Amino acid sequence: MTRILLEAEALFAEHGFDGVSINEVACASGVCKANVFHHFATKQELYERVLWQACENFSRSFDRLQLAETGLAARLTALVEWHEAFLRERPNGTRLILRELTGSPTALAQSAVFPLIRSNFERVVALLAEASDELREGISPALVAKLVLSLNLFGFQTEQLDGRLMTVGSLAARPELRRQWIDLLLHGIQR
Amino acid sequence: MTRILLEAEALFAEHGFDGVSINEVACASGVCKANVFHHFATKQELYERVLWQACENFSRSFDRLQLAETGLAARLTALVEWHEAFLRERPNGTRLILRELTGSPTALAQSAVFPLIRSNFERVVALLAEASDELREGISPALVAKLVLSLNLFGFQTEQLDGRLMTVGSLAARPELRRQWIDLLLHGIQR
DNA sequence: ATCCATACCAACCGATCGGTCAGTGCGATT
DNA sequence: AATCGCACTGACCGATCGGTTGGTATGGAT
Repeated sequence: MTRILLEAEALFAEHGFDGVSINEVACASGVCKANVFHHFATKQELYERVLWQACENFSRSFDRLQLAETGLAARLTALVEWHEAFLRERPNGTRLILRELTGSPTALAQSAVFPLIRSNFERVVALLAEASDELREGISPALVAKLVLSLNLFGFQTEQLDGRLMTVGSLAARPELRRQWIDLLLHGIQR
Repeated sequence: MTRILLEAEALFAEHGFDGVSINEVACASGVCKANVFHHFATKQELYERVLWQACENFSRSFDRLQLAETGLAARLTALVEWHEAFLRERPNGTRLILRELTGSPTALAQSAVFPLIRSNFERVVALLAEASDELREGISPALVAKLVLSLNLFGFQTEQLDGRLMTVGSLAARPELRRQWIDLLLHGIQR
């Protein structure tokens, strides 16, 4: 069953809900189709379980993010580095969530996993809020959290494209690029 | 035929390539299935035509962006406002491109529309490069272009989510939020 | 030894998929 | 008047879809 969930995550991440048949999931997991339906009543149920798992992984990994330093710059850098590492560690779950974001706009906001997403976002905001005295007037921790997560996620999403756009202007490679926008953000938000 | 392309764009944007059947496209366009295959040899060909059109729309709309003011702040603000307006004007094409970004990573980078995307990105970089003397050391126009497009696109993508996350921290509403990060970016990039 | 829940499977169901084909109606060309 | 190209259609094809059914293998509790 764990095997089925694992293979389903990879396949759904790659091809989307409609692009994957239960039979494909079954074959990839080394079982037959009927067996998948024994563990999950419908295709939709399997999909939601996979999605739920992906959200939980974010929360569990965030638990392991401990930071000794308390300054804004250190907090923000550590956050971005952790998030980046998480995205690389769980590319399938990440792409699954990104897929869901692109899907019908209201679907995710009203789905069962939304409270999890909301809770995850709250935790990130709280982490930045502890150094909010270093923020310029009018810059809220929530804004900074949104920008950081957005840039990292969208950067992950367009990674392949960036590789072929590097010759335009002088767009840096990914790790250097990240260092650049962290530096830029810090200049922009500190008082 | 224009009708078919239009309805196909809306349906593909909403449900993705695998989530739409040719029959659905045909019914939405008021013709029969075989007629769709008369105009487009395969489902894939129809999809690529729709995608191509979406990229061209970006270029055509960018043509209409004229800016009298030459300062960096004015350029960047005008660029963001134009891009935002474009996204709202062509939500289906936008979601189609975003979908493609989330799909198999290399597919878009190697597809026929990539040169168009590349050219569009180059034009945005060029627009910012004309005020590059106002940029801080180590900040390239390409970096700024990437950040601006990323934040606007990802903001569009997560618009529905933001609405339900506003109660977290003090995340502002969309227009105000945009003003905030434009201001933040300007603080971060100007010397 | 019996019982029972669970994991698993081959075969099957009606519906729908992408795509084909033979043919119809029609305006422009000759 | 005959012909041609083109938009268009209903009927059809084999394959595959999500899901069901009836049944087997297994292992632990009684």
